Amino acid sequence: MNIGEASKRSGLPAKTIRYYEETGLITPPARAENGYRDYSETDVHKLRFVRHSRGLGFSVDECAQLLSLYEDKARQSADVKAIAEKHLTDIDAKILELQELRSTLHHLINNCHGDGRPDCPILEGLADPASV
Amino acid sequence: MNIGEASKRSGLPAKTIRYYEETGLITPPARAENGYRDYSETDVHKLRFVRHSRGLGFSVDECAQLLSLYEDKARQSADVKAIAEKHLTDIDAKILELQELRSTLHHLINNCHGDGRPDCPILEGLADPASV
DNA sequence: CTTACCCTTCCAGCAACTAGAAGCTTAAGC
DNA sequence: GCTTAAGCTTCTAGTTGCTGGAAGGGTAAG
Repeated sequence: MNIGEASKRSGLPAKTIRYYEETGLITPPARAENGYRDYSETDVHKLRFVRHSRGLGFSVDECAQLLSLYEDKARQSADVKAIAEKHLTDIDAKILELQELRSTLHHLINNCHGDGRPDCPILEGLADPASV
Repeated sequence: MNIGEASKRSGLPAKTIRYYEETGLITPPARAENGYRDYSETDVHKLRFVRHSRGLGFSVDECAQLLSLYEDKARQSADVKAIAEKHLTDIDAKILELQELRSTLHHLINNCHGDGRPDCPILEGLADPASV
């Protein structure tokens, strides 16, 4: 099937599929007589696998590792779990960071009357956090 | 003062300061006879302001807006508050997204025994989320 | 006078795409 | 058969926010 069809079935934009091929994340598909890329069902499965992995926030690099484990029928599930767990702690760290940030910002916003007057605790807080 | 000193006092790497100047976020400082950038106290204040704003996750574009409000003594605090509140909802959306993602991933990890056997619910879930 | 560090500019690269240009092929409608 | 639209190809360049390095000149201390 052409790239457009593979795109529809995998849920990845055609541009992205070409990009993944170019960067080596996925192996180049067959080519038809006219030079068009020709995808198999298996190719589409892998594209979908990558889409879901990316959707869960795995980096393209991590996706490559997961994909190679996916293809390796003799893999150890512990290897997969290790990657996933590392990613989980990354996510946790990001959530925590955002929550702290959110709380600081929320605090600043709460102190700002937000009217036509120029004095603004948000700007003061950004200029000198110790002052707020 | 030279850029190195401004860097120390503002907490921003010298490279970053030059970058901010190049992209127009901050106005170019004076130049000494030898061609070196020459920063005033006011410049450093603004750099610090930018550092704190970026630290709270405002985009460089938002920082430019905040900075111009910071410099505008006739500003309305409501304008500042609007930017900050928009940013807050952005942060909330990101947190929510990460939490959902975290929960999906956590679920997959929990179902994986993580041993030497090859069968792995994580990979199955990535291949076909409906299956898990 | 050397050494070490500071400053200057410019060029390249990171992640992960996305947009657009120029030029094929192919399918549909008349 | 012809036109037109859509889909495919490759290539380059832009996005965000820096960061690193090279090549070269300035400056202060021993």
